[in-house]
Amino acid sequence: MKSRTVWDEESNRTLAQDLVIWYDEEKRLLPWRENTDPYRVWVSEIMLQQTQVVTVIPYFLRFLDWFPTIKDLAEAPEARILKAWEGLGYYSRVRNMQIAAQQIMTEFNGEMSSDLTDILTLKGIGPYTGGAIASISFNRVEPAIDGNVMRVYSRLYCLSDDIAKPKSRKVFDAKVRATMSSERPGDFNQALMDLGATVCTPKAPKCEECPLQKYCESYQKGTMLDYPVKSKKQKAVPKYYLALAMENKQHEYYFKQRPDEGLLRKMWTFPLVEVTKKEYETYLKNWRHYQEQLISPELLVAESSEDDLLEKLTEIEQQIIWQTQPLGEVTHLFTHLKWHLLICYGRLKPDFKQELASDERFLPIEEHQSLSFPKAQQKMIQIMNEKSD
DNA sequence: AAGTCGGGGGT
DNA sequence: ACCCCAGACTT
Repeated sequence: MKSRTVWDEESNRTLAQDLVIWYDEEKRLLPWRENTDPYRVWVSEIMLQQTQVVTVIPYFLRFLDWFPTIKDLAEAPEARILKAWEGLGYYSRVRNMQIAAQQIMTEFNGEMSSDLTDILTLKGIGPYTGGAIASISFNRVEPAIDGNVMRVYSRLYCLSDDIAKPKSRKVFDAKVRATMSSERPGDFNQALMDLGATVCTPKAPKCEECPLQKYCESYQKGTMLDYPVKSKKQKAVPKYYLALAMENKQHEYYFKQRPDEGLLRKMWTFPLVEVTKKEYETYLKNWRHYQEQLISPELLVAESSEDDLLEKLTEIEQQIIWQTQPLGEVTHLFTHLKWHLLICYGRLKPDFKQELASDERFLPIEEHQSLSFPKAQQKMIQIMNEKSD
């Protein structure tokens, strides 16, 4: 018995049949769809990687005009192929395509092989493009799975696999193989592309127009917008801190233990005062200015504090005579954070006395037996040691 | 598995 | 200022 999400009893049609029927009616008329010549399909699929259809059309026509055959492409001067790609971006695509064209000339007698295994040996042709060529040009029952198809299928079957993860690919591959047309695999794949581009769009899918509506599990639940699940490429968020290196009369530095929860819990660092990027850059700029003039840090111990800084400091930190310019800079990368640390040096007023809490210590800078310092703190200590050499 | 490679479009 | 891409290669 067939599943109702693959086969519709009422119309007695399969998902694939409904999709191809829709495609016959609604397919976009595009230059590379005039015929299924593998060279044309290849060129179009490479151009369409990470690039919109409207952008590709004029490039495609000119490319076929300049390089009508695989042989022409293989023999073209490099400057010419780069010119043909100018403005499209991802220029390794066209370099790889020429290498592949040369592969085809020497290894495949000048013709695109109809065997997917052969096709995948060509430079720049991966699973998606290989599947597209094999299905469209050679009628092979092979899926062509890109971000678009994964969006459609994640909604069809409520697949929560993270489409940003390479290993999710096999989940979608299995689903597409189980549902695709064996009669018209090329049209089926192109229909999925059109559906993803025009109906099953990321933000506002037009479900009322969708030929697969009755098969779509997320539509029936109203959860279309929950799919696809895609982890954000968590680029490290920049954070900016002033790291306060405070020295007392005994040449010890003030360290503070981080809280019992969160990042670097219970580790010891200089006090870190978070500032904006703009503030940070202002401090940094001033530091570089003085560094170029080779002014000794000793001469820079100022009588007064930085005005902006003062407001953010704790009681003890306000008892410091601050050097007006930072001592150095350290960056440290975490999985999700990028720390920018500006080392600000200051001396405790000689007459200052205060009880220290259990999470505060004064230690010689070279002392690192009794406390645990995170890497970022070690980097700061190293810089300070270099300065004092 | 993560980083790299351009650019244009939409919001 | 983000997010979305008709991906494949390198490390």
